[in-house]
Amino acid sequence: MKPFFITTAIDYTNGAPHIGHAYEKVLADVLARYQRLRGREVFFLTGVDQHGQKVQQSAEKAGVAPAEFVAGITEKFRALWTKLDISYDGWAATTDAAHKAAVQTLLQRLFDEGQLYKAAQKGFYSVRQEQFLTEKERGPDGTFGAEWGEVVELEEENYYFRLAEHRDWLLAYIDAHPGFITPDFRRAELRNAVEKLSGDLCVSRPKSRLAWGIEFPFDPEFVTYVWFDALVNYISFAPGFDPQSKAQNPEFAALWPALHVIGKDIMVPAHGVYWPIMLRAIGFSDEEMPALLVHGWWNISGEKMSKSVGNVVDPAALADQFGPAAVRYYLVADIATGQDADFSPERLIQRYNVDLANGFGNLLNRTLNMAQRYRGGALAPVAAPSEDVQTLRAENFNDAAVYREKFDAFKVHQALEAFAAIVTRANVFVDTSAPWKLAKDPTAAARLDEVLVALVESVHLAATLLLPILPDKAHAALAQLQLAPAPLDAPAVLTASHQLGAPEPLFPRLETPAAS
RNA sequence: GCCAGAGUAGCUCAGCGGUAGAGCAGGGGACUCAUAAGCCCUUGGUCGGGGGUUCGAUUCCCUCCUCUGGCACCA
Repeated sequence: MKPFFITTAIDYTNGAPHIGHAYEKVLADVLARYQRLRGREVFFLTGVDQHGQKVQQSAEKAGVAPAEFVAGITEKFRALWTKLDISYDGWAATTDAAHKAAVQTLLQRLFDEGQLYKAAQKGFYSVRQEQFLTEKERGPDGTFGAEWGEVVELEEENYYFRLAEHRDWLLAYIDAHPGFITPDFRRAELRNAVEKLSGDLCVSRPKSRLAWGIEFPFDPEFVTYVWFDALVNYISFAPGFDPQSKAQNPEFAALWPALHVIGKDIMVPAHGVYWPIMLRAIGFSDEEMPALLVHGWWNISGEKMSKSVGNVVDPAALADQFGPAAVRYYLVADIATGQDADFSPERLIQRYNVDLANGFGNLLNRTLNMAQRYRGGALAPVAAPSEDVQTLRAENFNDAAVYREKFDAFKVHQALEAFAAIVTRANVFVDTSAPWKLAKDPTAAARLDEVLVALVESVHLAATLLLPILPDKAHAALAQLQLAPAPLDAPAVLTASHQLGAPEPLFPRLETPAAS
């Protein structure tokens, strides 16, 4: 099977990570781990976008060199991904020498092939804000507001990428490839944007204005525009990528194309317009276009999260307070992939307590405890199980199928519903079969055996399904069971005599802040 | 302004042509293996407003309102 190549957006190293950054990485990590669980080879790429004007400015303000400034923020991101157990295989930092070389090689090639051209732009330029102003910025009286400071009219040369000539191709591509974007309601939004596409893309910035970037190989007076730098990370950090030639070497060809996990804010125009057109210009065919998985945002009490509102949630503090497992679980369980959701610590605690502590964790604990108490933890395969045990197995297996189907469609929250269904079914089975009664009845020994086996099989499957979401906790559960992960495409049936481990609470309940 | 998403029980959401569902929260009960967890029963809704199509609409169509996002515009 082709390896699974998944990427996230690379985060801008201008400020500390927030809950939105964490969500995207956890989502991608969960998808990556699911593919690994299914036996597929995975390459998971994430990283940081370190160039640009804002970084340059923040560094100046902090009184340090951009490289030093960026290193500090980068470390915060890496520490967070370690804390949240993000299993990335590749780290894309755009100041990396290999990346810079790849960007430069691609620019040179596109220039040589006539995809880049130099042209003059004339317009109004704000010295203070260091940017060209458009009619948008002009006030009702025709002048530019005081916030722009001194505004001068100037003419500037820059390099442009021939974007517009690929417009019709992109429209046709979008129409012919519904899998390009998930969820599919985003397709209309993208199509709308592409139809309005006019003009080429300015891909250079004069060094006099911006020094912190990748220098143009054929013109050292310019550095590279952010997206022509950042987007390239998806290929420049992919093993085996060769920027020199259109014909890619086998290592890269085996891996590509990628699934790009991105937020809705950067779909248009960067990932939905610039990126496919850049790839096409570089020489990628229609069959080599990546797919986009566009996720929504976490709002805070119905409001957009923003620094100015002061409602930014720090994921590192959250993980310290509630544990990484609670954070990971909440971030994928309480949002429908593609939609927005409302963040609340109360819900985080609730989902953890209900699903993990009271649900799965307690089921694991009571199952092991009964097995140890009644049978010393030793179980034997059941030759001819009763009807209710057979039904339990069949329904569990059916839930495993639902889980796979939902995961394959990136609907992690619904896959988790299948997990929860298995847990609930087993908890109900404990009550209907009442092992504590069977244990007091010597004639019910065989029944007690099959009940305990059925429960262990259920917990075994549930623990396996939890592996992509909470790898640590799921492995700990499997360790208590003394079992390797269960197969997902066959019923989880105990086939040999087995000795279980000792029960130990895996998910201690989180205390709800007491109402005063 | 254009395009899209959302508006369903207190909360988070599912359903999308046959006169409303889940989880959580709330109420009651029986049990005891377990992290006072689990199990059973149960109270909650004129499905944003108004029209229309249909034997019948939460579900299809039109329109309006509110929220969200993108794009455009800003006289």
